[in-house]
Amino acid sequence: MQTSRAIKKKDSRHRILQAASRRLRREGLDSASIATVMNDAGLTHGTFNAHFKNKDELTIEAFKHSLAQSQPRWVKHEDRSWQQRVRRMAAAYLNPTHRDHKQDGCPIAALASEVSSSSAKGFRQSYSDGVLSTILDIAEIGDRADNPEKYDQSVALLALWIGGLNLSRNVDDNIKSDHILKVCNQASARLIDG
Amino acid sequence: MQTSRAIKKKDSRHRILQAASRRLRREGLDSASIATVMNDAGLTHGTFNAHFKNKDELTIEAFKHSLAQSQPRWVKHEDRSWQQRVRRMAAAYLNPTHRDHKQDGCPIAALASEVSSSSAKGFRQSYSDGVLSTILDIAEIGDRADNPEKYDQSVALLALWIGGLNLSRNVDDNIKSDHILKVCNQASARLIDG
DNA sequence: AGCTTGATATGACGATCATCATGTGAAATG
DNA sequence: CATTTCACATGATGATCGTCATATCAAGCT
Repeated sequence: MQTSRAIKKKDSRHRILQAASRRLRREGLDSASIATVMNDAGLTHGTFNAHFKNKDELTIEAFKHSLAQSQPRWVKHEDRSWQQRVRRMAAAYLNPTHRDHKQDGCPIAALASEVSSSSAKGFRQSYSDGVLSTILDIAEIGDRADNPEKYDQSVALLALWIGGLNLSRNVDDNIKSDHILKVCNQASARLIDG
Repeated sequence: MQTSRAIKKKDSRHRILQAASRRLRREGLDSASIATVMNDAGLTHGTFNAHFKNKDELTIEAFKHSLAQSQPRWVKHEDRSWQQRVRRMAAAYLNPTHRDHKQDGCPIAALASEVSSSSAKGFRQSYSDGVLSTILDIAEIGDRADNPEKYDQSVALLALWIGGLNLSRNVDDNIKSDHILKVCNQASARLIDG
């Protein structure tokens, strides 16, 4: 049975994960303090240990949470052809709205350059798993062997998208930043059509 | 005149910048402490303020230092054609050695996802300048107007390279990581040849 | 030689942070 | 209704860090 206490705790955990995953993407792997996250979740810092073993565990769980939450938004869709589907994904990914809302966007892009220096034990493994499963999701296959050509195309596309999105986020000129997104979209189309 | 004291100080500053730029790329924007950097440079932490106003200034100077140091290694070369030149650059960039030596490699890739959350005042501007000048260096032009097509190709290439390098750095499987580099190299060739 | 300058060292201060021990009040149990 | 349980709050502790005031000691100058 779910007692009202258990429900409350589950809800608190969910609010902590939600807050942490947004802080994680916006501020990076170590910047967000536990006190800040707990405050975002409407709790005090001391209760943290009742929900997570330590900060490393929270970081990993928050990453998985954000991946599960953001991926369906641009991966899962029905389209007439794979080419068409991937073209739509590129447009959704390389997009000013996505660029301007890092904290709600793709965590793979948001943490792309921080993973290798993460102090969180086990985080690299989770990120790696996320990358590989995202590639397969883009290709719409279960394993590279199912369609090596599509797999390879998906790898290049994900690389282009992550790089393009980050470049556009870090260029201090809106016109040039928009232009980067546009150009990477066109390059995506060229890679897709072969 | 350069007194021996002035020479000594300049040398110390250079050693601090060298140490800081490597720590910056390996550990990220805020992780490396001043004490650690000064220790790397063979000095004690208290002397830091004699060389730099504060940590933000060091971060910016270290970034510029690393950009000036790493860019020529893969940008400047004489080749028969632009296509050939860029293909060689891709091979040098999307490379296991570059992947495995983040602290000595391209700072644009090393910090790609951390810039937007940097607390260092002015850092974003320096990074943005670095990105735009790198694009022009790849295209071998002084301004986008000189050759818009080459400029746009260079944008897409840089995005692909940065994304591919970071993906390969964060995948926990050497074979798959090598494969990512190879695939992105091939995609570069496709983008170059049109 | 005596004095000044400046590069570096020592040590302290306040702030921030993760973690943990203990307290509290309300829900669950019988 | 009395007792137990548990989600959460309060507050302490120790570690780390940026910054800065002060000390040292050798190089340069008169």
